[in-house]
Amino acid sequence: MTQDELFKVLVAHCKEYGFIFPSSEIYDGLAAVYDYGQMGVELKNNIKQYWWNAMTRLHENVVGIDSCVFMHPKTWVASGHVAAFNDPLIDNKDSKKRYRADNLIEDYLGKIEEKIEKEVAKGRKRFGDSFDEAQFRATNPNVLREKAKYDEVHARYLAAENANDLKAYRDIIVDCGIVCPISGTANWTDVRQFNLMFSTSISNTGSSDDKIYLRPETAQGIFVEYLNVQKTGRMKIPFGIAQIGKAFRNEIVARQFIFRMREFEQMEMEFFCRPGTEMEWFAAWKENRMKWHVNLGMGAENYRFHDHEKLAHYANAATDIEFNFPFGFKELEGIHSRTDFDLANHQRLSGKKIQYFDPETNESYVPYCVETSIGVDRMFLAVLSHSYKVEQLEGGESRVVLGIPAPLAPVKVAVLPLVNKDGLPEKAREIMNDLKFDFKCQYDPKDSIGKRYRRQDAIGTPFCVTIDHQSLEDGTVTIRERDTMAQRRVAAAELRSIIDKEVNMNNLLRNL
RNA sequence: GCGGAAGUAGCUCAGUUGGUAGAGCAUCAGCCUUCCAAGCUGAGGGUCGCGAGUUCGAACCUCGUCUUCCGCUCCA
Repeated sequence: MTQDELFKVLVAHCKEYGFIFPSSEIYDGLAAVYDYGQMGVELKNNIKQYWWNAMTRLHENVVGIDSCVFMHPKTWVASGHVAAFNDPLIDNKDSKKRYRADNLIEDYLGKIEEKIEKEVAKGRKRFGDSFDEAQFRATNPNVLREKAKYDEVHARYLAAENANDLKAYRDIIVDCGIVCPISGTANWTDVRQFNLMFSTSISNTGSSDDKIYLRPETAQGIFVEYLNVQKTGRMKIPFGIAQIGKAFRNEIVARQFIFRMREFEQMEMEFFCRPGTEMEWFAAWKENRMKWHVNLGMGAENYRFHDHEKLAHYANAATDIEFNFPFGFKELEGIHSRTDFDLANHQRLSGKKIQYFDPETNESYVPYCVETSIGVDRMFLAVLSHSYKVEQLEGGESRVVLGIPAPLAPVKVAVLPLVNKDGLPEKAREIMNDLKFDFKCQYDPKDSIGKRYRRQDAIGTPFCVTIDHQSLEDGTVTIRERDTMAQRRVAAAELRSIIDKEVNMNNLLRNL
């Protein structure tokens, strides 16, 4: 099975077994919105629990909050989202390729700069040791011509950017004769803007004056609550604030199943530290987060760091943890050094002093911040796509099994009476009633035992407990293990400890 | 959003040059009782993505629309 086929089969499996459904399917669905089903929600909750406990229990100096989707509109001015999430886009009608208009202009400016440097290099070669670079730049006609062109375009570009003038962008592109790198033509559409933030109105009249955004990231909720948490929690720097919550982005193209959805869930942690120490913490959290991933046992070779060369407007260092998805290595988590960008901007726009008095240095400062940000849905997809296996068994048979790490599995144990009579169902119920307080259990009396095992394999249940006639006599049962299919006979009284050893999330956390 | 492909039962798919829908699996009820699925009997489930148009007649032809997949783009 190719990776592409695997992905299709996985999507079908998710629907068939109640992990993920397309949203509003009875109304033909809604693009890039998916619902979690009865199995999916269990797996998703377990993933969130693993992260939440790792963050807030294993780090005494990391506390959690739960802030709202709705935030004051100024939040998104301070964060830069109002400006940065309004990309001006332009299409080439011949190649059908879409570009960011500002990127096209920047590339063009870059080329002029290259030309100037080439001229300077020529001059250096010609004059040798007597070369006066400053003089050359100020007098060489070729350099001056290019410099004048650069300055003119650059000025127009800045003006367009500041005024957010879409037509001005297009005029620059047309006037400079910028062509599409693919088609080589200047057959451009108008520049259009796509706001990636969803908006709604908080008034009852729907007036656009009361427009507010649905948060495009959860991080800002942490930044605006920074002071409250720091003061009421008596937090000392360095410390972190963690949050799990929904975020919304109106992606131009949202695809690849739950990899890129319009409504998605983030697990973010903002770690506040003394300015100048952020690179140490950046490195520390890189290592810490990678350890969290690898600890799940899905293979260290399936993860890699991808350092950003081009940094976002708020960062001075950034890396991704990429996972080997069926469609290749893609970003699963981002780790960013956000400097004091966010807090400083909130301080500026709100007029509230957001500073920390550091008793060790006797200084007040706006803390620097290192962020870890992982998509819950992407994590879900990583776990599921790694877990899905079609195994060939002896006798030419095959089975579909989800080898989900046991602590994350939606159902931990299935309780199965071998036959649906002779008092076996009653005994099975008795055992299940004992286990259900500790583990998510499923009872299934229907169909042959082999068929029931396969059903549990398909949803990744680590253990099946089968009650037979001997169970009634001596209180022993058969416990069958998902990955090896091995069975052994144990006392029913031992079940709790046997199962707990494998599925208890604390055992996972202890290895961190 | 642009270009390409697709949409028939919960799933995987048939469906002839246009003549008003089928299979396997799954589900449910009953029988059987067997530690690695697909025994027996019966039942339920689809206005063929949706809406128009052409036609005596549309799952099939035309147009629109929604959704999905692949590329461009963006990112958690």
